[in-house]
Amino acid sequence: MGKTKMEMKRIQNPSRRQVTFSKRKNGLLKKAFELSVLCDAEVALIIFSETGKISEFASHDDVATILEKYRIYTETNGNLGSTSLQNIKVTDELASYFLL
Amino acid sequence: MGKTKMEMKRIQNPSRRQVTFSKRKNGLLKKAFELSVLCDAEVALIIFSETGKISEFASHDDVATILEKYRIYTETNGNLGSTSLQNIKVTDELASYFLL
DNA sequence: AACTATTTATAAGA
DNA sequence: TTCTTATAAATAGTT
Repeated sequence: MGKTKMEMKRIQNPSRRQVTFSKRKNGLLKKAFELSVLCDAEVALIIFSETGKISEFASHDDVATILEKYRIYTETNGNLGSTSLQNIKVTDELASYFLL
Repeated sequence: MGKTKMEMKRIQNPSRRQVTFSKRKNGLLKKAFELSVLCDAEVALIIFSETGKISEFASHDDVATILEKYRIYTETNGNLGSTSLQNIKVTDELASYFLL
């Protein structure tokens, strides 16, 4: 979204990259919040900037609690009949899914 | 975004809620992916649906690795000079920030 | 699952 | 960096 369509690759110019990071980070946090409210979903989001700063969002509990829940779910993967894990892998697989 | 502006509260109709969840979950995952690519940021996103299904996204490593990194960062909060923690709390605080 | 009218996010630029 | 503007993208309601 913006005045031009951007290539989906690392922004080379550092100051442009920083500006985009700041804008999109806020947008992502906002959308995580909205999903949790509208759909009553539990969402945890952690973002590390290039400089090592962490931004986080957690819907219901705090991040640590959700992470613990995540750990339990994944450790018992397959053992809880009603629980399935939809694991979306990154890079190649996701890229081919999203970039078209 | 859509034909009408939606109230930012839980969608009451279950089938509408499910449809919105599916659409927005995909949108959120896509944006998490884009942020990680464009800005070279490390991102972890975990979404629990109402029915207990997990969707996850992790940019560089797998989710577990990022969560471990998160744990280390938070445990040493303040000890690493260059690292600061921007903790965005949920509900009231975040709502007042985002809803206007 | 597709369509499309609208809203929202955001890339550039000031 | 904050504000504005033009445009791309996401998505709510509909089919």
